[in-house]
Amino acid sequence: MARKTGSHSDITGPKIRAAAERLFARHGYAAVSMRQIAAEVGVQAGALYLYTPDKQSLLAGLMRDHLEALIASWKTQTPASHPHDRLRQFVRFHIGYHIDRPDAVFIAYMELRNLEPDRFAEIEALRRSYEAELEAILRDGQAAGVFELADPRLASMALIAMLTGVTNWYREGGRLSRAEVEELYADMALKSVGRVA
Amino acid sequence: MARKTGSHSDITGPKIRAAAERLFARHGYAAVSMRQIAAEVGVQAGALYLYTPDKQSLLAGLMRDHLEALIASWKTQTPASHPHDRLRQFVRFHIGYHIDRPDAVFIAYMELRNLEPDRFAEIEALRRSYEAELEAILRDGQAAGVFELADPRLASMALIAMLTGVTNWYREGGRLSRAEVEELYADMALKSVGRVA
DNA sequence: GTCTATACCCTGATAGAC
DNA sequence: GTCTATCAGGGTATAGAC
Repeated sequence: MARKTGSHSDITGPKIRAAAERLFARHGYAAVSMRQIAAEVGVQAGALYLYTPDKQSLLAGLMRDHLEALIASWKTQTPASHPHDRLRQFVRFHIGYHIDRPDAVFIAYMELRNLEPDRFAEIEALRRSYEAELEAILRDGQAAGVFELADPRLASMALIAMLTGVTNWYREGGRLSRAEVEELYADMALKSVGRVA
Repeated sequence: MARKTGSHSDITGPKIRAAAERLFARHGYAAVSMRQIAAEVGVQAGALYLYTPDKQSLLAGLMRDHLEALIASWKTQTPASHPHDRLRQFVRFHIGYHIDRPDAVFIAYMELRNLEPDRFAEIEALRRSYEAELEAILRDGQAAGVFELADPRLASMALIAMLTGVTNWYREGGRLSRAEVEELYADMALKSVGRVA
């Protein structure tokens, strides 16, 4: 028989983060209580504080982990050489990665306002550094004369918003497959920064 | 001298909605207490219940008013006849309207999860009916052979997300003027649904 | 490592005086 | 129309037993 109490620090920690991620995404950080998270995990509320100093650190940890993994994952991609291909690669990557992690994405973008200034600045910096990757692609393409851009910074903000929006409506097993969605967004993105006909 | 207490129902109601809108947008619905709203308005918490039956109705009212005004305002526009111009008109309208009301926009998009099923369905229907306006423009343009669209529904979702994202970064008095932002987004939107060069 | 118990505060909402 | 006072419940976080 399994012991009722015992050492589970290696699995309880991840379970807490997983439960918090799901609940925060579903109901919002402020609307979720530590008691709810604990109930989801199957421990008492007090036990959570063995794994996080407080509720906000739990949130900030989720955001940081997500953004760091996102950036690290992007950096493992072998860069396509042509700006056109590079942008298509970014779109595919961004959509694919985000479609698989809708909860983490939602939290990282929407719960920033629940962070105190220091933590906010830290998370915001990570987000900016990811967005800078896209902006660099656009600037390179512009310098190479492949893209026609009045303002690369604005274009990168516009594209990021467009791409991330896919998590608002995409459902596994829906009308369009993942690959189809990736290609359609890539087509729109490429056209939006291309030369006028 | 002004009376300390008296009849103010004509101004207190709007003040409550304005305070709630600002606070909900800034901190999130769940994180804001009725006492905070009351303090902002300058009344006691109990007085709020003369104007709303409960906290959630206050939220739903803000969302409904915003979306109904948005749709009504769009319908006052004289439709441009050419799909090209019509899309540009929509982009200008959408960005202009949203830039002026960042709080209402944020709430209407982000606090849906705090609504109970009935209210959620009502608000969601309003949002869909607005999105359908864009989708209709895209379909018309596709039928006229002006736009090249693999999937009008996906394209409308992509464009709405792109356009609405402007509220995340635009600041009055920033590097780009309103008119510039509207034009740059319109250019990108038009190119994204245009024929390939 | 987890539990029970609890401190202390804030929540939404209501009742009744003025 | 607004106030004060209040209720019952739930919030985060901690203390100390096991």
